[in-house]
Amino acid sequence: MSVQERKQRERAERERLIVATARGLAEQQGWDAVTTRRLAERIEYSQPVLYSHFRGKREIIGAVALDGATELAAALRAATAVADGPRARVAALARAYLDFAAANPAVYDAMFQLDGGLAFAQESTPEQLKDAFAALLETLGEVAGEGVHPGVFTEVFWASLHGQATLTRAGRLPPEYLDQRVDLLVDRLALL
Amino acid sequence: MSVQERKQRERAERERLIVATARGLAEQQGWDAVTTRRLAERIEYSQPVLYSHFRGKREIIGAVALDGATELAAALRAATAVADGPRARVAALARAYLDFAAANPAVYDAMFQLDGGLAFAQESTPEQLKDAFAALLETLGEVAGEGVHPGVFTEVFWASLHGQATLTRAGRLPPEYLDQRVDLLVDRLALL
DNA sequence: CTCGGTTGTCTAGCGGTGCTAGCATCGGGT
DNA sequence: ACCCGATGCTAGCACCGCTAGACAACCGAG
Repeated sequence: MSVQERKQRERAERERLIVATARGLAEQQGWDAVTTRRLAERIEYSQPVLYSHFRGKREIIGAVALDGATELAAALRAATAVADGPRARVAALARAYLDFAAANPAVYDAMFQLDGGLAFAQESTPEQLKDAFAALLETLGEVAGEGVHPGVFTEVFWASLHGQATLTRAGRLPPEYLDQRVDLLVDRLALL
Repeated sequence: MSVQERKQRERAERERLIVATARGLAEQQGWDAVTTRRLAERIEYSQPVLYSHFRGKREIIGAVALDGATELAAALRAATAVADGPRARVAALARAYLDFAAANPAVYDAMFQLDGGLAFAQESTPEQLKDAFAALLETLGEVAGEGVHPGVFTEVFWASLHGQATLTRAGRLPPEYLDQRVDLLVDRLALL
């Protein structure tokens, strides 16, 4: 049995290597540069090896996205944990979200911009994505206000953050008023 | 001179044909299906003809995006013109924006999701894009509230709409609570 | 220790992509 | 009527995602 276990371990190791390499390459040179050939060369295996781990490129993107979701959830919880009061928590959440998107553009793209073949808001939605949404809900649910469904409120707030994240990074929003934009969002949308 | 004028006219006509064909193909089968070969076949010319009009595929996407910006601006102005009072105008604007994104997904992608090689929020920003933003500003500027820069407020509201548009269409937001989400955005963000 | 079979990896190649060099042909100006 | 430049074509480049089939390496049985 031990032999099989070792092989399985090595295989899992290599799978992590593939995902990490894809992520690094995307972060360095953009997702366009992440081709199966380049990726194979970086991990020092031939192309078909990739297809013994993933169905195709989209599934590799999906794996990066799931990693990102885990990290995003952790970043949001870490930021809100050290903030006192609802106002500070929501502000810290918004900050952490936008910071994450700015610091990990390729991962953020994998999660929300590219097609990673992931299902959202469904039964089959992967646990990592549900948990990231849960992290938002924990803080935002308590400032939704009377008669407003916490889930719907969280979706609206999230969409607003997502819009700012994507438009900022795509050069559609000038970065200098970022603070004002976040304050506006927090002060107006959240009922404190 | 008349000969040259005729040729110039025919050339402009063909350029419109290229853009319209690209847009139609993208709307029917998605941007992935818009390849230079297929596009050339549809307009009944060979591939290199495309490159005598545009530098490459990205510039074709950009041309579709500019068309879209013009239409979006018109749709927004048409919607707000028939609404009475600030509240109704903002609500109509939000509705029109999300409706446009839902009705023209490929065009919306060309404008904000894909790389059309367009500059935003700069000197060199094409007139159509500036005007679309201006259409937003006309309605949103008057509900920004005291001490809030109208431009910054418009950016925030726009980003929120953009977030909802993209997340909804990508299946990240369930469509059933769309009305509630729009109401939330209008009632809270705008100071009426 | 040897052998058979499974498991794993690689080489090579398919059909597609965006884009371009170079030739042919067509038509306007003299 | 002829020349010549503009214009559109054929053919091909390098690259893409993905896969079939050959080959090697290794494990377990005798």
